[in-house]
Amino acid sequence: MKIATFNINGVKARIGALSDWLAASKPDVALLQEIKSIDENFPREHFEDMGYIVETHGQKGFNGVAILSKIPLEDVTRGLPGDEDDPQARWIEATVMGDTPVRVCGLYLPNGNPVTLNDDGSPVEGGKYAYKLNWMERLYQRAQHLLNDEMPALMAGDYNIIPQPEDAKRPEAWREDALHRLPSRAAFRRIQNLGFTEAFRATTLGEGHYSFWDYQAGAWERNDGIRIDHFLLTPQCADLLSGCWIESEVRGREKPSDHVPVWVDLAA
DNA sequence: ATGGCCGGTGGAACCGGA
Repeated sequence: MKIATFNINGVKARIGALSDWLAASKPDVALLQEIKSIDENFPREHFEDMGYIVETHGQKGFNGVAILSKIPLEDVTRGLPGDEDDPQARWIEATVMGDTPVRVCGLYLPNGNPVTLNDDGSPVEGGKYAYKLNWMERLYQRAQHLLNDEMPALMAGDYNIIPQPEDAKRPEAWREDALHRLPSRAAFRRIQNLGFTEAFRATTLGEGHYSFWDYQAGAWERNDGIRIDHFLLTPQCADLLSGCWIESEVRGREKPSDHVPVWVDLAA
């Protein structure tokens, strides 16, 4: 079973490129972020006509996540638990009913910039960086529950986290950015340390592997990228892992997103 | 972070993104 995560940066703007990618690369399951659409405006029938089941969790203007699946889904839930008042659509999960059922969670983790800090270095309450860290604490809680369920499960999407300096072409430029500063990476590592496998680094070492290139300043042409789209697998899911790769060539196509798809292949 | 961006909103600039 091949599962891809892809921050599409707007379903309306990406309908052509996204459809071409689906038809050519044929994911069994696609976890989409930044659909930037309310559920009613998502082109559901278009993707159903391509053979996909469509589940969305959108909002007006920004954010929004979706699951496209050729395999039946069960128990779809929307929204990351832990804050009933959070209006931002950044989380959707479902069980993919293949030979081995797998719980898949699609996420769009907050960017967190600008970083605003109090004199003691703590994040300013109500600021974007505090929201990011609070969201990651909720993610930690959800991750613990997924582990306790002891079924194959994964959390995949745009984490807006550069896990290590080698995951950026110019790490010095990102050193104190919300995507890379130590508290951000520590929060990501804390979740991993519960027992999750970061699929890409389980299969590929070294520099030069990125999943995002800015639209500005010729970033793609200079391979000036960062790796911020990730798969975290529970132990039961990691046992099924047979491959993980980044489909970077998608970034060079017509009207691309600024992110590219990241894939896992599971023996499920 | 930057070389000169992109998408959405609403109907012009502005916000958000990374």
